[in-house]
Amino acid sequence: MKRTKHRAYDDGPHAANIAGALLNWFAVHQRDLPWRRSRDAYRIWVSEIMLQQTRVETVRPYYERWLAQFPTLTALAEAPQEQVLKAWEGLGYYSRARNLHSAAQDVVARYGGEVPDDPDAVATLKGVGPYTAGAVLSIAFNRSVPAVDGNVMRLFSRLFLIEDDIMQPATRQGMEQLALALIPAGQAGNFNQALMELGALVCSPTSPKCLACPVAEYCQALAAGRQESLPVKAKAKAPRPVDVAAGVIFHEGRVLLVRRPEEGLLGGLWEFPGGERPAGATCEQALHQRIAESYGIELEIEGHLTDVRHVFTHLVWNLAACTARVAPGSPIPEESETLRWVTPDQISRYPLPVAHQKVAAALLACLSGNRQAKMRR
DNA sequence: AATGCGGGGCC
DNA sequence: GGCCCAGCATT
Repeated sequence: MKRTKHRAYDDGPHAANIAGALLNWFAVHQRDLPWRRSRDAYRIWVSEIMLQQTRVETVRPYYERWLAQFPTLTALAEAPQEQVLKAWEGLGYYSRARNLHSAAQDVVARYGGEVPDDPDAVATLKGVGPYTAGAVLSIAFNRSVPAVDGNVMRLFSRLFLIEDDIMQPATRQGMEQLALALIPAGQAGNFNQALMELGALVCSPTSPKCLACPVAEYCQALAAGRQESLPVKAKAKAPRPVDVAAGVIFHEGRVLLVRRPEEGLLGGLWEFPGGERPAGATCEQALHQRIAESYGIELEIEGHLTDVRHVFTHLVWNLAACTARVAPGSPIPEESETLRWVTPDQISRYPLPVAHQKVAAALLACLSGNRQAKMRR
């Protein structure tokens, strides 16, 4: 007997009945989603990347715009990264966009622009992990591979009364074995989608709709009255607070935008220069120091513009934004790949973090207010 | 195995 | 305010 590193779960005596009930339910109740109107592997792939840690209703408008802008894998591969990030702006986890872009170029170079119908090849694509590989292969090519996401883990935790922490990799691997064993022959795509759709529509995180569930009669958690207390999931750590400064720095009617490094938080996005503030430091103090250090600019601070509080998964920005202008005689940094002087109305052409979009909105409101005030005078 | 990585919607 | 979401890469 082969030893398995992951946990082993038993699909029980009703596996075939469960699978059949799920397929029947899915045939009737599945939502009409944009990515279900085609079996094109590129479209399926795009949808699966967007849907990582992201709700269907959030993804829908991004997906529609994306396909209008990048209708084919080749079109995506040939687009500049700036345009790709702009199309992703606001969706979060920006490495998804950078990896998808780079993987598309990879598919053009290595597979002639067609997503390979090959598990080994798909698994090597950047940004494609076990779930996404399984989803693309099963939905686009109907290959019998599991696609276990948060929905499926929640459903399985209840259906089979599994009390292991779903955050543990070993638990997910065990559930992948379980999912594989349940796939009906020739129905992988529909079955995997049925599992996720049931998790999304019926076996919801709170208040599961067990009365409407097609597999309620097989559900061990429901039988034990424990459906509300599963799945078991470790609590996330509290986000760490970080004070941040952002400077709207004017010079001859333009403001300074700088590009964040490719890797790390908000990688590749543009922002108003500044950065982390030492604890207790004001926006003015932090800007004087950091802008001089990084760009050699001497500043004259004009005043406070706005405060933005922004919560990430693992940290909280307390962002303070000031306006300033370049002091007379100060050196002026030249434009480069990571530095631009732009007029206020051009800011929205650049992909910005949401927190900095709010600073830009405050700036435009302020400028508009000044203009109206002048006209009234 | 643990951590970094967004943003929004719902209770 | 907390929780969750069609996860992945890196260490």
